[in-house]
Amino acid sequence: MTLRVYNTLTKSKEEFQPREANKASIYVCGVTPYNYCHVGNARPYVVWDVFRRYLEYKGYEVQHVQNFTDVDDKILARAAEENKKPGEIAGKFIEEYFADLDGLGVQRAHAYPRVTEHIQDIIDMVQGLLEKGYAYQVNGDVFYDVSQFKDYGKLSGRSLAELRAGARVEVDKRKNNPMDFALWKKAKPGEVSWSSPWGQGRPGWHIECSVMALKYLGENIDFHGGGVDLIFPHHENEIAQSEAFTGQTFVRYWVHNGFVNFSGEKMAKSLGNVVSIREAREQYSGMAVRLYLLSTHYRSPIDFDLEKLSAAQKGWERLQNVWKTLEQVLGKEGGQLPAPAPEDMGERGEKLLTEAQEALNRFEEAMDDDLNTALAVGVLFDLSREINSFLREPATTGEEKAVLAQARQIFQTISGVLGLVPAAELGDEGELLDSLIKIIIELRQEARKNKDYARADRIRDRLAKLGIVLEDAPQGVRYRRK
RNA sequence: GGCGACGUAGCCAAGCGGUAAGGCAGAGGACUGCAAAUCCUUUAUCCGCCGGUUCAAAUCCGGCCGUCGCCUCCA
Repeated sequence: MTLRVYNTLTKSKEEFQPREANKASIYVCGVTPYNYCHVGNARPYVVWDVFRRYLEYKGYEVQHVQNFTDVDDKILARAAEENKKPGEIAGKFIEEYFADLDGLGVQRAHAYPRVTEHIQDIIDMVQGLLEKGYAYQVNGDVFYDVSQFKDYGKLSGRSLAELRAGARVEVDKRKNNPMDFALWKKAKPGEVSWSSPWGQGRPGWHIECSVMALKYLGENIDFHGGGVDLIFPHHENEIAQSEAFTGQTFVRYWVHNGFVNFSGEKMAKSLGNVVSIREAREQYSGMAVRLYLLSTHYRSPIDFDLEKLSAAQKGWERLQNVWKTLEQVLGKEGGQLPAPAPEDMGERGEKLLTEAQEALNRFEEAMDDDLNTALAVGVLFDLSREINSFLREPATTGEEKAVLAQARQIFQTISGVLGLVPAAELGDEGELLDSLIKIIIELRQEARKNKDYARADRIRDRLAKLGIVLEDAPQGVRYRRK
C-alpha cells in the first residue's frame, strides 16, 4: 500500500512519490520563541512527529528539519520589555520548547536551523533575487516583486487581483504592489541588525524558510508543513522566493494542519485565549494531550477544552493498562517468542492472532489514507480489547504466551508509530521504589489471606493517597501510578 | 466582499455510494472479601434543513440555515 496525502497545492489526495527512492524530506515551519508553547502550537509538531514515524515505519529514511525564527518583532518587543538581549529571550524559549514537546513524546528533528545563524545565506538569496529581477531595493529595504512571479497565488488559490481587492491593510507606499513583501528590513535605530549590501538590517519573515529549507533539504523537497494559517501569505511567499530563485519546484507536497480552537475561536497568542502545554500538563499527562490531538484527523479543526483532555486521559490510562498487564504476564522483554503453529495455539489464541494481524492491516490502511490517526487510534483500542479479553483467562501454555507476545508486538508497533508509549516514569530511583512497593504488596497479600481486610484496605488507601493505585487483578496484584 | 473548512448519539470522533468504527460519560451483568482494572450486553431506524440523482446517499448534485478559518503577525 502506498501513502496518500492531501496536497494543499492540488487540493486533492495524492500518492506519495518520493523525490528520491526510500527517502523523505520534511520541512516544518517552527515557532518564534518569544513565549511558552500552547496546545495549538503543539498540534503540527505532534502531527509531523507521527508523520515522520510512519514514514520510517514504511522504510523511508527521513530528514526532518524545523526552524526557529529567533529574531523578529515579537522577540524584540519582549526583549525590550524585560531589558534583555533578543538572543536571551529566544534561547530561553527554545529550551522551553524542547522541554514541552519532549513531554508530548515528540522526537527531535534532525536539524533546527535558526535565522540568526543563517544571515549570510539569507543575504545571498536576497541578492540572487535582486539580480534575477524578482526584487527591488528601496532605501535599505528590499521587497519581493510579486508581479514578476507568474504563479503567485497558486497555493492559496488567489489571484493578485483578488488579493488586492481584499487587502485589509494599509499599503506601504514604498511598495510597487500592495502584495509585495519584505525580504530584508532596514534596521530601526538601536535594533539588532546585521550589515548587508543594503545597509544595516535584518531578514524579512518569509525568506528564512526558503533559505533554510533549500540549504538543508535541497530543491524539490518532499513535504512542507505547518498550520493552515501559514498557507497565505507565508507559504505562498516561500514558493515565490524559492521557485524564482532556483527555477525548480520548491515542494512536492504541501501539508497543512487545522487549528486548535478554544471556546469557538482559534487558539492564538494574539487573541489571548491560549492554554500552554505546561498548563495542560499540570492536570493531564503528556500522552493524554497527544492522544487528544491524534483523536481528530489532522486537517480538521479541533476544539479544545480541559474536559476533553480528561476524556483523553482516561483513554490513555486504558492503553497504559494494556502495556502494564502485558508486562506483568510476559515480562519486560519477551516479545520475541517464536510464532506457534496454528494447530497448537488453541481457538482463543488463533482468534487473538488473527485480530492482531488484522489490526495491523487496518492500522496501515488508516495511516496510508492521509494519516488518519483518528481511525488508527480506534484500531489501537480495538486491539486493546482483544488483548484484555484474551487475558481474562491467564495464558497458560507456551503457545498461548507466544501468541500473546505476537499480539504485544503489534500493539507496541502501532503505539510506537503513534508515539503513544508510556514514559519510563519511575526512572532510576524507580528500581528502589518498585522493590519497596512489592514488599508492601506482599505484606498486604498476607493480610488478605488471613482475611484481615481492614489492614489490607488501609494499606491500599494509604498508598492511594500517595498516588499509587493497587489493583487485585486476576493475574495477580498490580500497581500503577496515578 | 473574495477564498476555504466544517455541521454524525449526552460529549468527542471515524466513515465519503451498499445500509452507522472507536473513546469518554450512562445503564445492566460477570469477576472481586470490598474496590480498582477488565470483559459481556446496552445507549443514533439515523448522520443541520429542504429538494434532486441512483436499485441504493451520512456519503454525489443544487438550495437554505448555522459555526469557524484565511485574506494582517499567527502552528
